Amino acid sequence: MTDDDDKLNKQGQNQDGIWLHCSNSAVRRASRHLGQLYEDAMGDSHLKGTQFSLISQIARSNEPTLKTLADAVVMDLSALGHTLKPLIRDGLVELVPDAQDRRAKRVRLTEAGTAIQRDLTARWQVAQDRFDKAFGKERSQELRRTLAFISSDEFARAFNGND
Amino acid sequence: MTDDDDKLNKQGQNQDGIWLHCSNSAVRRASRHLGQLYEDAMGDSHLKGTQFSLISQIARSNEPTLKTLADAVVMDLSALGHTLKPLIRDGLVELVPDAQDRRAKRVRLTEAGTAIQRDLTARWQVAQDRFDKAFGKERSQELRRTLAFISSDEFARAFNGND
DNA sequence: GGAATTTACTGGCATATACCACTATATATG
DNA sequence: CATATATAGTGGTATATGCCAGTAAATTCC
Repeated sequence: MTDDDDKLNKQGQNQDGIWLHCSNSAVRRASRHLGQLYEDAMGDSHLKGTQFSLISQIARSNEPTLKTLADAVVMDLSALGHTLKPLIRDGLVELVPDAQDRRAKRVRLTEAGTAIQRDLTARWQVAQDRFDKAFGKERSQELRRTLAFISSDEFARAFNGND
Repeated sequence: MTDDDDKLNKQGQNQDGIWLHCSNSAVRRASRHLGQLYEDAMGDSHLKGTQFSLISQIARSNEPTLKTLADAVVMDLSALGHTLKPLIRDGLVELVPDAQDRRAKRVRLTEAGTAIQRDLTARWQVAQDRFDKAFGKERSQELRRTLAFISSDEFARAFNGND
């Protein structure tokens, strides 16, 4: 084993990389890894982790409009529209026009969507428990709070120097 | 302002959401936000943040094979191949067959790619400096280390209970 | 009240990213 | 050495996600 090899495993995964210098890369890289770990832990479920997250957020919300939901999950409005398409096609989600504002559409889970969300929640909890165990329960909650801060408008203002 | 409104801004962004309970959602949500903030901070550059990260990692590596690079950035091998296509098409990256292992291809920046990577680094540093300022320099480094841990094989083993 | 502006959503296009099946090559095994 | 197996990449398909241009409806401003 050479000196160089000291710093990396056979995949080079621990080598000094851009992710140790760029917070953006670091977060994306972690999201890829977590995506895989959660996906595997939840087992074959017909739904991707992202889709489960989305219907879970819809379930927690009070028939949000597309715009409100997009802001909540920090997603581009049109990206949200695209992402919802497979869920609508498969009958888990429906869009209903808002009674007051005819521009707006409200996002709602169908009965099937509600049922699937409920069923998958148990499997998601398994994955989340594994994360908490591996990372530490306290630390895990603290990390989520930190990430929520990074995802906030307040952070965007600080980042852009508009204090 | 009602009681309910206390917990959310007009976008509902601070409302209790799945991201406060699911580490996977939390990381993905943060990656979407940081993607936007870095992208904006770096200005119009013909390259996406992800593409800059990738060529920066290639620049840091010693002509890695696709597999080695995929492992380093924690990306599926085929996903990496797809992601590289626009960069190859635009002449920033080239794949050269490995001399020893005829299955393997090594990833290399072209002169144009090297030049662009160098030029964009200054703009990336602006974005990273803003992040460090808004988040705290020490805390920022600590976060990147934490995310690197979450992205590691060691964490995957702990997550999967294979200690 | 009507024009100008803002807001909500849609559709098209491009990149990001994963899984699967398939091919080619290398390595291990009897 | 011949075969079995493991490894590296490719191409197809599907979802994820963002930007831009366009439409429609609400709001603002004379």
